[in-house]
Amino acid sequence: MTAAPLVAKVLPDVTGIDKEFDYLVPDEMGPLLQLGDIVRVSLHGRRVGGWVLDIAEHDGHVAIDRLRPIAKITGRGPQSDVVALARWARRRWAARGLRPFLVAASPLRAVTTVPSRRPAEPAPEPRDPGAAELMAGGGGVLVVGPGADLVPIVAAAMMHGPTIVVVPGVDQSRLLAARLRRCNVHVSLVPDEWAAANGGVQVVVGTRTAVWSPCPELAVVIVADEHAEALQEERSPTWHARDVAVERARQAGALVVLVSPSPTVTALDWATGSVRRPSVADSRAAWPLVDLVDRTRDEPWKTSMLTSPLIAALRDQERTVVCVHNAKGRARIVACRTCRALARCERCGAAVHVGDDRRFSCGRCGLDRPAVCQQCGGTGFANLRPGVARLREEIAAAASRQAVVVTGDDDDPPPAAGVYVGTEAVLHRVDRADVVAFLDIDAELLAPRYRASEQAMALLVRAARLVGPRAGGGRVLVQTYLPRHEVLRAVLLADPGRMARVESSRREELRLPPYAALASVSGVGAAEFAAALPRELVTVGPRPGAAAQFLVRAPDWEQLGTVLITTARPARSRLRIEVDPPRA
DNA sequence: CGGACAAGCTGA
DNA sequence: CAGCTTGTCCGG
Repeated sequence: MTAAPLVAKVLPDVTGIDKEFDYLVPDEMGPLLQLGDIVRVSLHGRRVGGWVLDIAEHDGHVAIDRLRPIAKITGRGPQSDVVALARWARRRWAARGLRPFLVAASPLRAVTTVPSRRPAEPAPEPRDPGAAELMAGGGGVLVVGPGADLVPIVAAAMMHGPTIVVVPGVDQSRLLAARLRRCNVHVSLVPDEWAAANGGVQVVVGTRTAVWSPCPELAVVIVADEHAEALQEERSPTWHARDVAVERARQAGALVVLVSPSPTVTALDWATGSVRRPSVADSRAAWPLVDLVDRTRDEPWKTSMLTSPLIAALRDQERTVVCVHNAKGRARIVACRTCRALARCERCGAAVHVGDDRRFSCGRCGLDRPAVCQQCGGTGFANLRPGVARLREEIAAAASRQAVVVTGDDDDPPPAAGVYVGTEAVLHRVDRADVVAFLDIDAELLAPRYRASEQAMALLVRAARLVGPRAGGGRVLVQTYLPRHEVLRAVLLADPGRMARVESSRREELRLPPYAALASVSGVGAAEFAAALPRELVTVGPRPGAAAQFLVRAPDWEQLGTVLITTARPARSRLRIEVDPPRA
């Protein structure tokens, strides 16, 4: 008797198609084809790639003579555990298909041979005792100093079995992989070494996509710098590696360790008591000294961004100073010197910026025009909110030395200098400094985003890393009109928990994540879509200041995901749905 | 997504 | 009513 022919369910790797199609598995392919494999099939007359999500005997769902054969096995793809995780993530972030998650879970190039597993090497010493204790208790949040070393934490995790380590940056992942390799650990740096990870290694290291990496017998997932924004995908679906890690570990029966000098409210809420913190003394020693410059004591007529403590730091020629100010170009807001009118965009009404070329450009609609007043034709303007290009001149003069501008637009690493002036990108592009000065931290603390406090804290953590602990002379200078703000109190006292407590009760009171589920809906048809959402479950409103963006809130992620996926999209709409919106 | 096909619009 | 655009449906 002959066995029924094998049929594979294939999800095409084509945007806009969220449907699995049946294909015949040719007899000779049968023994080679694996679940999750990346294949090529013909769909509607064209050759497309796709993932094999199921292999079963033909069940007559589609008549056998209508089935086309799989054309080719391209190589290995995500295993069933990760495919199950992708199905969960589709609901969690209200995505229309599995595709974006399966792309993250797939190798960059075809993998046809998978290296076999080698015998495990012993975990290197030392092993972080705090991490070990946390894992013995089932995992949780590990609060560390800003400059803490990950290697002993990974070493403690390896004792439990294969470990995935997610870090926010590519450079960090390379460095960590190299350091572990020097300790003889079998490491796979993904996505480049996806094949080795698929075969089985002791530690998989990578950026946020590493949370989707294969890892046979996964025992621990470590998310390093859990507070970092880079752990969240910026395009929709806006999945977050922390949340994927927690769910993956739950499904796999593995442990999670979320590591950060200042864990998010979301992480602390998840850990519910399973949080390990350093002693007060250790925390103080690990953080730099913080100079709070209270600008409410400034002379009221003072308009310069440079306070005397900052000027004193700049004048110390021995010290490298990094000045942070989140405004590019020469000016973000200017007013006509003749008629005092604010310079605005004639097309959309937003305040215009002045770039290095001294022309006006609109940050909202992109319109570019010469610097001439719309009201009176005047050409002289007062700079009400300077950008880094203008500040560089003022700072170089005050410091009596060269200063270089560093923004995220530059491709090359900045030249060596004694003074750097930049947007927050400077914190990622300079790797050591004696002083980091925030010229206007209030712009971050008061930013109209619900995560503003955590995002400001992330900048301060980054600064703390650049200058090192207080014993080495590290200093962070912060100019503010809000000297009692909980974020600033927290860094001043080297006690990030102070920020978390205030932030947590504020979020609970305002029903913001993690105490509710939030999404933003924008794009063509957003208003019609928002109007169609059930009123009793979801509170909807246009976000102030951001036309055509609607905020959607539900009691939890299940309900939010369900309502966003099941509500019909208006015809011809092009919606952008961001669950846990990073910019709202 | 991209091709097929059907329903609506325009010009003679 | 051919020839074209625009919208909807479907693919194994």
